[in-house]
Amino acid sequence: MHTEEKKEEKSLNFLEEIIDKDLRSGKYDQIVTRFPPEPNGYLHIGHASSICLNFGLTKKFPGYTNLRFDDTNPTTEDTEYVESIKNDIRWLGFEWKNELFASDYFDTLYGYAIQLIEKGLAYVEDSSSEEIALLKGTPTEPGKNSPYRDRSIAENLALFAQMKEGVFPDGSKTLRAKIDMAHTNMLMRDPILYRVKHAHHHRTGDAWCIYPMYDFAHGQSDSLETVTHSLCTLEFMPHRELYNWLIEQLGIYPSRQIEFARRNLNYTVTSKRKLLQLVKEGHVTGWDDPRMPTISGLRRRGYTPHSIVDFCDRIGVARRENMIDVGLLEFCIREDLNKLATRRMVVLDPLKVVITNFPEGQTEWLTSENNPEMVDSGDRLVPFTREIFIERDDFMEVPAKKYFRLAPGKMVRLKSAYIIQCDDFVKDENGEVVQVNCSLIENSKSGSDTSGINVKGTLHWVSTTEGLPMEIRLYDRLFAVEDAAGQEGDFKDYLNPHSLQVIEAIGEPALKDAVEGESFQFLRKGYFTKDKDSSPERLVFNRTVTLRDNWAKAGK
RNA sequence: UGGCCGAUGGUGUAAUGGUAACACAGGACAUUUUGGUUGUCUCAUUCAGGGUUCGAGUCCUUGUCGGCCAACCA
Repeated sequence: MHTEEKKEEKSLNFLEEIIDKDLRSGKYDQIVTRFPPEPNGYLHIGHASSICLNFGLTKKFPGYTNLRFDDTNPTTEDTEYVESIKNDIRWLGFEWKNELFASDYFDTLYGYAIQLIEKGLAYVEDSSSEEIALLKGTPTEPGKNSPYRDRSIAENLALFAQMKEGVFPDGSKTLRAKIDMAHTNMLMRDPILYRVKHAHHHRTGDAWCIYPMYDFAHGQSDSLETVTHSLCTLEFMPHRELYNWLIEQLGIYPSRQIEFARRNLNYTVTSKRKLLQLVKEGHVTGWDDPRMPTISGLRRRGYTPHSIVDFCDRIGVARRENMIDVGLLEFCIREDLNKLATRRMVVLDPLKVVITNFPEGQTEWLTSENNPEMVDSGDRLVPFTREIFIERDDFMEVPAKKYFRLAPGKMVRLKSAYIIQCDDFVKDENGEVVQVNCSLIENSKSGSDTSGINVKGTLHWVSTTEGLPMEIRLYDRLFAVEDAAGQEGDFKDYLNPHSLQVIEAIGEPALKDAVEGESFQFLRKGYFTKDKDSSPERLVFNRTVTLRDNWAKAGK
């Protein structure tokens, strides 16, 4: 109750305001929205935002949301995509009321077309697409009427029936609405309603050889489903006039189209065409490559549904062009995983440390908490031995100012273990440090420290003998520039060549029980999730995101 | 040269004619057995001109800048 009151206080976005007004005025008792993907690709973060909008609205207001596949172009669509889309929506945590397909309405749509012909509002066009384009004019010049525009109703009816029967080859005829070739809105210049396409459809098979265009399917489907508020992106704005015209001429349920600005994320692309290209040309390993902004890619990268929904919530919705900083997405996943992720120690770039006063061949099992943010998460045991690995950059021969890690003569705490002091180190012939010799401080064991020594730095570490080798995939942004799609030339020229770095690391043994998709915080390093490429013999982890790192930032 | 839409800190989003705010990012300090987390503080905003009004980010107008529109794609 209290939280509801609070929610009401939060200001409504422009869509919620429209709906709120429609509900208050009594125009509707409940609202109906729909999420209308075309099954020709995988869903990406932009779709997630649309999903959150459509489903979120009917969570907030009375009503429901349908899932409708806009499958009017059989040559690009496939059931593979239908399944992935449904899977992704469910994974995000949403459930649709009805599962529908524009192809369910092909018969009805055909009937609507005949109605239009009978009212003298549609005609069969014989011109080629080039000829049609030529007569269409330009945004600044009016078009000219087609020579076929004034065919009789009877002739149009007969021709359209023949189109359906398969008499004509692809591209030879179309059905066009008869509106106004001089209209300032190009879409009103006798738009094409139906085209001939002898193609196999993923659901209707070979039943049809004519297929409706978007403009003659989308709005009609909305109407048939009594969608009250049909949300779409800004580029469909010019379509609204046609959307409304068709509803009026057909005398069908008046759904209302409302446009919002699509959300753009920097350092990536969110265009199905471009994403498909990256997949097909092998720039990534697939639609679910963890560098992809697809839902499946984000999932494999280790993003949680909650973090994505939270992100969509935070970015809001408006009608202006935008470029959202991927840093916000990263904030959302860090915030979520900080509370949830089990802590483990993994050394990514190992440097050997010998604890000279710890007996050889001995293993001491130390207790370490699984998650300090979660009281009930318990502990696990971590093996401590004479030889351990620490991160190479946790040791400096000549320490920088304000560096409080290991350096000659300096002391640090080994997480959940002892305080050690660096006595000396060994270099190889190239002058590279290959071993650090330390001694542990008596009575400094974690949890029972009576040494009285206070150290500034705490390092993560892994036993050289008990540690688990593993593959780690470090991901970085897919593109080197914020807006690859907006650059000169091919967007692929701006791919970040360092978007994936595969390394060999060593982690604590408790990690062998990790489950696919389980998220961990590797102490001081970031959040990681076990990849599906793992096998019983070989662990593979994906880095979801690094931890915030003020030290690294200060170094810049 | 046409039509439609938009413009608020670095980014995103509020303020519904009445004190320009929230989050992220940035900076500082404190806490911390993760240089994480957490807490406190801080920097920074109405595209420009004109008009209406007691009062304009908001309404009107002109301009500037940006986006979209000439696929048998959606």
